[in-house]
Amino acid sequence: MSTFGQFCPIALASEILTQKWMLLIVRELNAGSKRFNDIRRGVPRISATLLKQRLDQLELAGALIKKPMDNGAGDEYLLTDAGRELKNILGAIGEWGQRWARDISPEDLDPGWLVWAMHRRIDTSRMPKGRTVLEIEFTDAPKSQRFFWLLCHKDNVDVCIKPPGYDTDLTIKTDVLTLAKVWRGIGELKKEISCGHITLEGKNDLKKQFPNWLLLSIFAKIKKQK
Amino acid sequence: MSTFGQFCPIALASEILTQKWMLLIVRELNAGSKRFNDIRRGVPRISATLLKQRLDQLELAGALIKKPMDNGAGDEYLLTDAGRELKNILGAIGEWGQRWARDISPEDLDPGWLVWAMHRRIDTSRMPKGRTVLEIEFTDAPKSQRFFWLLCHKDNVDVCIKPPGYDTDLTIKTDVLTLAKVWRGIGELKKEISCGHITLEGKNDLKKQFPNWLLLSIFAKIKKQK
DNA sequence: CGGTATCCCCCGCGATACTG
DNA sequence: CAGTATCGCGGGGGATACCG
Repeated sequence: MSTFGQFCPIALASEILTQKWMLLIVRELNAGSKRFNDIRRGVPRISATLLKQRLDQLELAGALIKKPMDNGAGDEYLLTDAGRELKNILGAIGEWGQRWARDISPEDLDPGWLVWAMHRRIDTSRMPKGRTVLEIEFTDAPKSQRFFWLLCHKDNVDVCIKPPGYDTDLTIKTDVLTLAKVWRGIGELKKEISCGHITLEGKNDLKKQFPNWLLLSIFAKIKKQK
Repeated sequence: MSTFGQFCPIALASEILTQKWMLLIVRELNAGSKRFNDIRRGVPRISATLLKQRLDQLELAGALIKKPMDNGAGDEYLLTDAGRELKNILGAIGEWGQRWARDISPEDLDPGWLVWAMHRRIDTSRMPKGRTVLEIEFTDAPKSQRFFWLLCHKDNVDVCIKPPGYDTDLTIKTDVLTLAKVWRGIGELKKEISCGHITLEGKNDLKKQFPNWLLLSIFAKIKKQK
């Protein structure tokens, strides 16, 4: 990337961090993704070529290390101390974005991304023992992005884009924007349920506990300004 | 700028903040610059065209407002609440850069920028009463970037690139890298003076007090890692 | 799954010149 | 001083196809 002709630490850090997609990749890594395609699910619009480039740049900058998988299938990408400390920057930017960034526009509404984000923020300890299958239907999404399933088992949550082969325990039906706003903390979950923008079908205890085990975005509690 | 197809607050903030030069402009504004050419002195390698564009984008994003000068000479650029809150991001990035960014390279060594940075970080209250004229000579810089003067009067410090017409009270003579490292907190001022990489000529009390009124970068106390 | 390799387009940006 | 106008290029990155 371009340089700025300054030895200011902000300028030097900017060389790496302000490249396109970089902060979102770092966000995924800090959220726990280690595999190439896991990162891609959190940054779906990036091309494979560019993602690889960015990961190499992060390695060169000392923020992560590649570790070959035992089975030979690609690498594992692990943050270094330097990479983990980027969390402070993500926190500051996320907080500012939550308070001051522009409103959500239709082009931002990627249903798959929303589900991927949600799958990291489910408190499985508040769910019934055993497996729980959640089905999410986005009423305003095109067929290919309309249905998703979350398979919750122990403290693990998997995302499926096809019926997982188990019966659904709870179905969540909503348009994308409503759930997006709730996720961001701009909307209110209980209100959207009671006014029918989000409908729940399934086991009664799951329905009742839903607002308790869906944890929302880590920035949701920060109030949007203006 | 490009969008990312996500409504994540980090993604939305990135649209504005990761554009080229943007963070450095915000740094200048947060450091106190209000006029077009003051900002340019802190970001000397940006073109006027692009700087104007960036300022307009910041205004559109709600981070600053333009206020026409009374005398009609251009605008004053004033940060809004949103713009001032960007300081948190600058702090996090600067801290990370100080700890983990690459080493200083020769292309980063802009003498004029260094002097501009220094002029904001001089504790005039620890200087003698009345005017104090500092002359800085960069022994390894080309003629046009070799000499600078700092005019200190009351709590005001001005940068001159020509002899200001007053006698010099203290001359600081050094190569750029040495002073850059001291500024960043990577080198140590007193050590560089005692070993002759930085030489001082002038009034004795000014020489003695020099390390006390030169405040260094706000990140200087953060130790570089690795 | 985890990447490479190529092609090609567009537009971001630098450089320069000009203006009120 | 504080910009505006114009031009031209370089390469960043999107799209697509392919591979071990």
